Amino acid sequence: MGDTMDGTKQHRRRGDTRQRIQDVALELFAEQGYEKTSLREIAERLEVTKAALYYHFKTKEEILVSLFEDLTQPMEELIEWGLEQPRSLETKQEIVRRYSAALSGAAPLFRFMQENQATVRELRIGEMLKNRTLSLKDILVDPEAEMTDQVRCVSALFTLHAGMIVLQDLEGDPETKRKAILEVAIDLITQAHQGG
Amino acid sequence: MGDTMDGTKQHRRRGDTRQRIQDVALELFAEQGYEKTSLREIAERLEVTKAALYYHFKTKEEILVSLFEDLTQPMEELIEWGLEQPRSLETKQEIVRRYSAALSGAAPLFRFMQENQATVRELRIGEMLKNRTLSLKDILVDPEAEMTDQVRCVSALFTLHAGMIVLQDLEGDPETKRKAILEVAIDLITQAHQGG
Amino acid sequence: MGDTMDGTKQHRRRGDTRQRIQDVALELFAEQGYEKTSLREIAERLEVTKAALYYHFKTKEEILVSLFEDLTQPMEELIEWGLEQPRSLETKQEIVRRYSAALSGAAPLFRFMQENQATVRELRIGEMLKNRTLSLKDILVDPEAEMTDQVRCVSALFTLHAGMIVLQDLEGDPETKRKAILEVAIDLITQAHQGG
Amino acid sequence: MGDTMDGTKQHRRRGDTRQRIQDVALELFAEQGYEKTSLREIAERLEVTKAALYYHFKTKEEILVSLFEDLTQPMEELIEWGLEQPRSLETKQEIVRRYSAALSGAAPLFRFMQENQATVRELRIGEMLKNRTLSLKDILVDPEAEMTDQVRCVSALFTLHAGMIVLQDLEGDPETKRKAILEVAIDLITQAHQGG
DNA sequence: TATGAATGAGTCTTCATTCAT
DNA sequence: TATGAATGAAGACTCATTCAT
Repeated sequence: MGDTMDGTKQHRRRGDTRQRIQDVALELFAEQGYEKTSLREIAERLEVTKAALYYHFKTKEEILVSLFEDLTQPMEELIEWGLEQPRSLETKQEIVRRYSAALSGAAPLFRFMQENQATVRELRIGEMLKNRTLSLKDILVDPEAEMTDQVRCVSALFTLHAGMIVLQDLEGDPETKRKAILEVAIDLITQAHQGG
Repeated sequence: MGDTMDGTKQHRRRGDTRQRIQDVALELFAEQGYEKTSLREIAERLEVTKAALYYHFKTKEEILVSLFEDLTQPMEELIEWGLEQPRSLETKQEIVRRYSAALSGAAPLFRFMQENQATVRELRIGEMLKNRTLSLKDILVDPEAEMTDQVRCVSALFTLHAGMIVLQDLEGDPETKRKAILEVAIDLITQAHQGG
Repeated sequence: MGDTMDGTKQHRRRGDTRQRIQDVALELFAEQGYEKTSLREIAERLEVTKAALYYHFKTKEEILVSLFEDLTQPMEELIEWGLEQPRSLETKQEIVRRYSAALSGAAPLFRFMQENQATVRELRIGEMLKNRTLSLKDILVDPEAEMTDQVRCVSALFTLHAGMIVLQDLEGDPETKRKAILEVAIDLITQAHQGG
Repeated sequence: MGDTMDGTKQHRRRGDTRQRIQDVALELFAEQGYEKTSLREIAERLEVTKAALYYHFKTKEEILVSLFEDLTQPMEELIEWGLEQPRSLETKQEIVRRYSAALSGAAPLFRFMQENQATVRELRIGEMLKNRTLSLKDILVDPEAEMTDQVRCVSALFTLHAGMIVLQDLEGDPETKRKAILEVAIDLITQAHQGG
């Protein structure tokens, strides 16, 4: 019956509730998935009622959208920059380098999106993500190139993404791993550009 | 309204209900995800009541487990075979080739698992999948090798997986694409084996 | 948490649940209005869980629609009959007589609709009701007649409706009242037909 | 999202907020009904926060009460006047005439009350309205008269009320219709008085 | 004269599951 | 080999109201 709350939560931290909701939501979404994370759970962790969430966000989906918008801005800018550059090998390499950095900056969100593709596809961020991805493909992949080279470019992107998630399981120093991943990706892009 | 069933569905296909449930379930799981697919929906498509599903499977999860077991048997055998072979380049290349074929044979299931990782992780098939993946990594990845080469091997696997799903979007003949993907994967494995 | 049910409700009355839901729903809708009647309330009165209601009806609105369809069938038939008759005074008088009877047969439902017009208008039965009403007007009201006479016809209908509800408050024997109401309505129709 | 207020609403109309709340509330109540109109909606239309409404009115119901009191004052006075007059035909006719005018002056409110009877009945204005109605009946209806004539009187009142709402649908000039309605009502009263 | 932030109760609805027949 | 009927738990969301500032 209702959200009971014992009085023990002093007026601590006011004004930052919106941010705290985002933090907890991202944590839980990444951990358990979007559908399995209920607003009740988020609210409980914040020691706040569900209704409070609705004061800050219109819907559950809106929480996710806000995370996406806040955390992928660097990527958005990167893509805009990339679209204006010449399609040279240097540009592509630079894009891959910066993309790798941008990914690291929003790792939990991307992990979430990787692991919840079926869900994401049905949500508003699905469309946003798709557009970004297509732009990126436009920049990196030359539609005139041999199929093998096209595959190499896409594979480079996937290596970066996978790197953030699965390759964590490999033993070794994280920074070493990040560099190795980047190197393989740049390698693939370079091979592709040189025409096999 | 209840599980209403109008009498119009002839006694078609006696005894194959279990199979039909699996077919429809896989279709819907792949299309919408596991959580968003309800047993009601599956039952409705089959023109059967929900309770009928429970005659054939103990739980919703069991339907998924049965799909996994039925469809990934070739992979299971492939891995068993691989574990007995010497860790030579030829073996690795052969594994990649056969793995690619096995993937194609169970594409919808793997698409489902790729797109529902968060969900899969929490289910029984999560553990099964993880074990298989680790075995595969053991076969392909040499823990003594340079990090870049380790990354290349994992990247090869991811290229195959991604190939099934994302690369569909690239223009071109499917068979050409499949070969290109396989080529890139084998290339990566080969480079890795040769030590960068 | 959930709908708790103590075991004390034997397997009494099976098969008639759908009917019982309709009965209780109509009673409560008429008593308190549609919006103020919650499914929880209906379920509690029936000593059943809310989910059971959903086994028999797809939505709350569907319960109302089913009541409307079941209870206004006589009216539907009356209107169909009326549309085929000549627009004579006798026809009109007969319609009014039969309409009065049909109203009595579904009094609680009409009382409900009268008192919840704002709600009804937004629901599916709003449209149904509107259509019936327009047909009835077509039968009774001659668009060529003087405005006063048109008003008399509509007023006759309203007298019948109001009769069911408000006039209950007048003292006197119910049957006497019903006859008086009918007489006034027929009077109005007759005056209208004679051209003032 | 919270009650967000962008700064763009100039200091327009100081001090008339209370009035503006009433206006918007009446508009929405009449359009959608009382229950379906939320304070959030009213506040949003006024570009004010919900809390602001509570500065001016203690509860949602109070808004309605205030509308009732403000808009039905002429009727209140009419009834007081009527109670002091002799129960002559002339008085009754005059009452009907003035009542018709008073109704026109507060049409939206009466439309609201007509269409939300179920709701109104449970609210404070239910009682107020009932008292007024009974007084009016006392003036117009002679309890000694024949039942048919009593019905005629009540029917006259209902004709006026219905006139405001349903008869709008009839084609024709509004003023012509208003006069026709009044004529029919006065006719009914007159017939009733002359003893059927 | 208002706002920002929050609450508690309640809404309709959906789901996986059970069991007697 | 199924169905009809139901349950218990939980879901997202909305509402009127409050109160410190």
